[in-house]
Amino acid sequence: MTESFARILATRFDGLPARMQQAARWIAAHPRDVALLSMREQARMAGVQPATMTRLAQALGYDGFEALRAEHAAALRQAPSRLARQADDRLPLHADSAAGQAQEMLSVAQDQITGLRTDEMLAALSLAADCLIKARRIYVLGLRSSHAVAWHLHYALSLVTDRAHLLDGVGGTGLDALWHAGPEDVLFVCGVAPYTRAVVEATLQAQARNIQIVALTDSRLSPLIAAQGVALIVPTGSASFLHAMTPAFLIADTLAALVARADDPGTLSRLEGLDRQLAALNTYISHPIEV
Amino acid sequence: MTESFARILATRFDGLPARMQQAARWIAAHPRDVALLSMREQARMAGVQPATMTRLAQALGYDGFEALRAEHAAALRQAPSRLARQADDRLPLHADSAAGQAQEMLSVAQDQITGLRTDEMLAALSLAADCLIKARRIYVLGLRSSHAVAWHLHYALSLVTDRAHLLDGVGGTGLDALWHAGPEDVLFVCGVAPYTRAVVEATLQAQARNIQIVALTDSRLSPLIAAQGVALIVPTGSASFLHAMTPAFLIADTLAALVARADDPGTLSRLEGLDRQLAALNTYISHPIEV
DNA sequence: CAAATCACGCAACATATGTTGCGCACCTGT
DNA sequence: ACAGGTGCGCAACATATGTTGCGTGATTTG
Repeated sequence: MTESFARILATRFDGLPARMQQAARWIAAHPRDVALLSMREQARMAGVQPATMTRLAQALGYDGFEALRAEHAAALRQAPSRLARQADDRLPLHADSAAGQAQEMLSVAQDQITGLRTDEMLAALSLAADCLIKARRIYVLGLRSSHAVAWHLHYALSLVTDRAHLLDGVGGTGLDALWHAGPEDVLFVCGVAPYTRAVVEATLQAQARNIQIVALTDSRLSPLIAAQGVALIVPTGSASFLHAMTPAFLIADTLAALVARADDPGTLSRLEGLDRQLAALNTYISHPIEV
Repeated sequence: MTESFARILATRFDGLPARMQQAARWIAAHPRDVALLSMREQARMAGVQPATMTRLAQALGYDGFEALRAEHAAALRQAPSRLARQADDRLPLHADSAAGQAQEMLSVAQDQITGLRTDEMLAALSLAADCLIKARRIYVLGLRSSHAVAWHLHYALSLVTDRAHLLDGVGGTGLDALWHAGPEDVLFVCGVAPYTRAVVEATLQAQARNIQIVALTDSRLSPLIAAQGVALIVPTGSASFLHAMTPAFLIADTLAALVARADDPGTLSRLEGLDRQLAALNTYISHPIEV
């Protein structure tokens, strides 16, 4: 998105009609494609009529869509001049201010994420993905801090397969579903110190019944790791009062992608279609809600 | 000029007829414009007939000029990211292997996390934290991909305060709790494109009733952002089939920490004690569970 | 030196592009 | 309740695009 276009859009966006906002949002999200795709194609991807694109450009003061494209093309031409300012330019902030602590946390997270990209992790991820791909059913378990991670993995998996089952504790049941699991099934368990007792017990139980275990946890010595299971080890150190779960979250996300990619491509393209359909259905709000 | 195009051209250039060499020379000199200008225009600048361009592309093994342009467009699309990638110690893996995709995802996440540490983000975080700290009640909303983020924030907040309420849809209720909210309360909403309709509607509703809004979303143009609310913008681009939620997760985590740190230190130390106690109770499993 | 081949300008073609006019549906204000 | 206005889907428009067939002149080949 061109600097000037971004400014124009920011000031006028709220006053724009709904469909134009929809179109503008797409452009803002795909600035490169403005110059590289035909207008009609962009309109199709944004879920908008071709005419709307022209009208949007005009509403923003451009002569037409071609003028908008020209601007984006010019920006694209000199793109590589924007060099990576990678040299760590940590801002000089004190750790006792709010912004300081925030910066500290973001910085720590950055280091942790960087540290994830090891051969060992990649190998473990491949192994874990294989395990989930071949499983008859995938049980996903994680409570407390780890619940968000487990939930996310289950959600992602459930978009591409119906073999995933989340073992949450709603209503006091949840773990009971594990009773139907067997050696063809996999238990994905996420947990960090202090390990929740229920999770540890369920994992040991599953292990005893020869259910395969994929553990996402914080230490090689974690009680969740099974002898012949797969272990994904992530750091959890944090400047906060809680353990950092972002690395675990990222690994779960990556794992889901690996599993999805093994499904026949049909599934993925169908999903993409659904996504676009959802976008078209959900994004557009034609009028303010009455209250 | 694409890597592959350069190679092809190098081997075949000498055997090409004069006019085609002329055309090829121009392309080699203006690789960017291949995707940004029309073929006829390029022909004009190269001093060549339009037909020659098509024939050149075909002589080099392409289907037509469109194929050549597509290749250059693809190169242009990822140009800046490729630059950033060079300063990087990426292991030599193919993107079509599992480990390759995993590496790609981790690498993208790393870049995204790095990009979060801006002055703007830090300021917004401080603002958002202030908002949540002063609120009478904090309603937390996020569905689908964003649910894990919302859940995590609510969980973290609920460890330090009882003012947080999660608006999940279990049992079909959930959003109803918003009816008790007023201007002293804050709605924290997380959502990325395609925005879930229910979330957008609830947010607009809350906005109309002067409830303060803190939005964690993927674009400055997101429908979740309120005029006088706080906006936390995170990237969601991903090599996967799902949007990357790791940046959002990290920001939510950081926000929780900022809110927690504002509470009296007593709360935090008490919490630490509880944590240690839980750890002692839960970690150690003296004997395998009977099954 | 004739025949075959090739380069390439020209012009026509089908296509798809960006744009605009029309009309219906819906809101807004009097 | 009615007039005026607006959003926007639809369809047609003129245009410009990438491509291909044809013909002429040059170059090579036997």
